[in-house]
Amino acid sequence: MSARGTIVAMESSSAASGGSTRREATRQKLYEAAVTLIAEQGFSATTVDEIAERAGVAKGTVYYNFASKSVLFEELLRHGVGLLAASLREAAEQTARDGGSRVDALDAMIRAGLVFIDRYPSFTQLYVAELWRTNRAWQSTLMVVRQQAVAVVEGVLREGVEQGEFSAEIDVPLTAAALVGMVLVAALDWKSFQPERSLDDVHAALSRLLQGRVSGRG
Amino acid sequence: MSARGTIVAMESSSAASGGSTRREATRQKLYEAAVTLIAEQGFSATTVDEIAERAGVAKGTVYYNFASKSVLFEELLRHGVGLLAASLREAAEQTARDGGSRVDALDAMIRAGLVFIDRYPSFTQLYVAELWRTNRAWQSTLMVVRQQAVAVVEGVLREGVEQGEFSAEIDVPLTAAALVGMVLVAALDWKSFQPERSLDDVHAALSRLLQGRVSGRG
DNA sequence: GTTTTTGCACTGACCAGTCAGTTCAAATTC
DNA sequence: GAATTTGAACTGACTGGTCAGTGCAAAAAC
Repeated sequence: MSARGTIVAMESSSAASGGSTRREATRQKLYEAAVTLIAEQGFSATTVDEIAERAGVAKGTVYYNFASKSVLFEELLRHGVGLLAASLREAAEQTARDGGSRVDALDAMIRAGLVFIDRYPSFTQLYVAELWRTNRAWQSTLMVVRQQAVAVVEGVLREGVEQGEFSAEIDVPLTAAALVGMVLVAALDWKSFQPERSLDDVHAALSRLLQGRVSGRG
Repeated sequence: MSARGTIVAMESSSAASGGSTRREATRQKLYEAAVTLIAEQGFSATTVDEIAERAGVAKGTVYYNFASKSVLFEELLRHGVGLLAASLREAAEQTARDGGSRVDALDAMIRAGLVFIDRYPSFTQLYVAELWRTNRAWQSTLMVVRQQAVAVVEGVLREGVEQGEFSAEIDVPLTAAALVGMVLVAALDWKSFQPERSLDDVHAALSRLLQGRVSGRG
């Protein structure tokens, strides 16, 4: 219920060339309203009137700020995934700086993914629901943006293979997709069906899976 | 594009208590039409007129066979997931009969999952898109049915733990969810973004991940 | 002769997007 | 520093179109 946080904490470098703060604040409210409603109901089932009402704003204001319902949604997507990719990249780089191994980097990225989903569950929900749809206006936006996130994981895997830390036999793109999927689905399940668990708990379980410590004596 | 196969190859034990075959055939056509359209566009964006047209049937026929658009969709869901769960169970049992280990069983289930998704990609797409939505009419249907599938995986994991084949430290429900997610997402990615790969290829990659043969010298 | 399908006109609700008009804070003028 | 102007931001009633679901007489299938 309580959808904590905003997708759009990004500040938009306020001062420089910045539009009025008022306008920015309105857009924020609209993003927040839209993300939860669309996550719950889907894009088509969510009306602009609902979004406006939830944001405490008149319908006209939505169209003053966004060209259309789809544009509002697309900007929401772009913004959110940008945040996620940045967060993954940050985790990988931090590990590298600390002299960690590639497995450590993957582990750090899993955690970063979990933290993100914990903060923005609605966004994640909405993203997964739309990613594999075909024939949608924002299909290309979605693809580009997906690649952005998966590429970070692929990068770490590839480096690991080059360094001999990972088996040369692994299929980099496929493994990257599988890892992302694992985290995504496990996290959504966590939030939906056992929200009482702690992030550390979930992280530990996935970590174990990653390191193949499932079979064999713990 | 070419959405092969039907969700509903299930035969419905034809003879016994079976309604006329003609009616059943019409329902089949409607299921097929609905599943691809809804996978592409989502439930709300798909109109009953479209479904009827794609099925080559009059609109009135839709309402002669189903009480409403939502009911048609719900029956579609129930049917599809029933198929998946049965297929997973079958894979696990077959492995047991052959005297395979639990890891073998998990591996067989991964393959069964891939085969299912290969056959019914639209259904999978649609299922993933709807599963984590809240506030939907068919929410409970979906939950029940999800549990049905995940439970099969949990069962194998639990037996493995009891038998000492898996670490006692693993979190059974979470690991089960993660495994299902891994397969689901990897497969959807396969179908969407690199459809030229073979099922064996994808299976091998996931198998490796499962058995922790990612890190270390292959 | 019963079940199923067809074709098609119709209704009423709902909804994306528009637009003429309002608000108000900041800039400009005197 | 009070009076006036400006224009970006916002409002909400309205429009044109769409769509789920109905009703029903006639045809087709079995």
